[in-house]
Amino acid sequence: MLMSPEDSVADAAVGLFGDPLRARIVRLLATEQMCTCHLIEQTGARQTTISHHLRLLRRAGLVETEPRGRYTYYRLRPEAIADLADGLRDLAAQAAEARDRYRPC
Amino acid sequence: MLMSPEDSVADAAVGLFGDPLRARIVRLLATEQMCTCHLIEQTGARQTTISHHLRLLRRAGLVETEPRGRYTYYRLRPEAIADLADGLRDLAAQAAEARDRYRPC
DNA sequence: TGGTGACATCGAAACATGCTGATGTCACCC
DNA sequence: GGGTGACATCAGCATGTTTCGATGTCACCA
Repeated sequence: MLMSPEDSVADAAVGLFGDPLRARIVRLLATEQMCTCHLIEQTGARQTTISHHLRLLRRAGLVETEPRGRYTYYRLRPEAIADLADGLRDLAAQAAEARDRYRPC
Repeated sequence: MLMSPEDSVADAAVGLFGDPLRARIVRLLATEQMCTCHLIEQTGARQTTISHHLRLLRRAGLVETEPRGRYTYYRLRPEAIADLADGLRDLAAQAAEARDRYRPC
């Protein structure tokens, strides 16, 4: 099995969905792009907290920013999410094939 | 922060991919089913550590067990992983649609 | 039936992560 | 130019997670 470095990057990116607030942010951004203040009022979280999660999502490449005047708009990068989905689909296919294969002890 | 139950379950499950050792275990199980001892020798991790991660994966429904004599075989549940992949694919589609929609401040 | 080997469970310690208040930067408007 | 509001960064803490050694259970075999 191939374990290229990108795989671990992908895993870390998928892992980001694990936090409830981050998952909430992703879902909100999936409906329309928003600036930080919208995310704050939608989630009720503090500004610094939102900003922190957005940084993680940005670093993982799941989200991109567009500064617009004094506001900063955030939107999801559908390609990145589609990549993760593809990775998981491949994994599922591989797992389905491996179901009946087993290694004796 | 309210989230529908299904959402949090799926997110938590995807989140499990975040840990490197767990991701490694999942990848190994994607090639063939294995008992704990195989996973131990492949990863170099301790038996208790492996056992702990397998429990998390099992609780999330990503993995199922089959006790066979004194060994316990583990295998992935391809349907579960395919479900996650589908969820991500839908999210990507939704995000693609939302790209040009934005909420003025 | 007693020994051994596979696996699960249980704290405790090490470690990572999320949240917060304080503070910095920068665009905008008076 | 000074005030304000949007957002980023930082350092500390609180909390959760990973890992570990010790221990328990259970199947197998001599």
